[in-house]
Amino acid sequence: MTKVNLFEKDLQETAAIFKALSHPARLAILKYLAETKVCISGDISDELPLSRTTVHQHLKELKKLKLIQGDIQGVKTNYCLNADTIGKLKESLNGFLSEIDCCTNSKC
Amino acid sequence: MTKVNLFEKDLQETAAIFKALSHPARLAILKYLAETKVCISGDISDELPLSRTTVHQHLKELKKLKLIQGDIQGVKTNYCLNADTIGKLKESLNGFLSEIDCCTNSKC
DNA sequence: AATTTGTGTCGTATATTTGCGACATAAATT
DNA sequence: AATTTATGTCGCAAATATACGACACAAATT
Repeated sequence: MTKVNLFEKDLQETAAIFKALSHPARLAILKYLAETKVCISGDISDELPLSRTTVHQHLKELKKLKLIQGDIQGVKTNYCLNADTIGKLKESLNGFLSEIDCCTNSKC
Repeated sequence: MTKVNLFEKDLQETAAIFKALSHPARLAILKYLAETKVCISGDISDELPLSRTTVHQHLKELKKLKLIQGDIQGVKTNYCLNADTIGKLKESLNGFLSEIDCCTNSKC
């Protein structure tokens, strides 16, 4: 049913990045990880007003896009940002944003 | 059911912007409008692999966030980017992106 | 060896998004 | 005046996203 795949690959990828960032919980996770550098899964769900299960789901989505990565250490799992992907993300977004640079004012 | 409102206003707003940009159709619309400066509604749906109704819905969503604006001209409606809002959007996004600037490499 | 701790997985409920056809309507054209 | 054009609105179906409790399980602790 979804017709997302009928659009240019370029746009699909950019949209997918935007989508990953379209929920405040996921933004909060990224921000928190940027601060703490590394932390275990439980610390994140303590930080957010959501159940552990829901936070886990959001983590999974961020991991799917490789924006973060998890390192299983015994019973705990350390999460951290993936600097590489975050870098690429910024490039993509800046690329798109410059494409819609409406240098002039509104025309209608 | 949604718990979006339990997060900082700041994050909510940024997430809302990302959400508006999370579908390739909406990105395509913005890109197209950036090129043509102004065009009528029908031109946009001709351009996209979606029905007129669906395109109209996406236009409505972009209009809700004031990223675009429509000017009814008789039987036609001219759409164009809202330079003001697009400018603010870039500020917000760059603001957030700088917050997750992981200067160093992955830590786990 | 039994219990606790920290995560992960599954199933489920509800809400939202995506997509469309059918209909409505007002302006332009014939 | 009748028809065509361009857009908007409504209601519906299917897919996805959001949120959680219950359960599973391995490692650490007691």
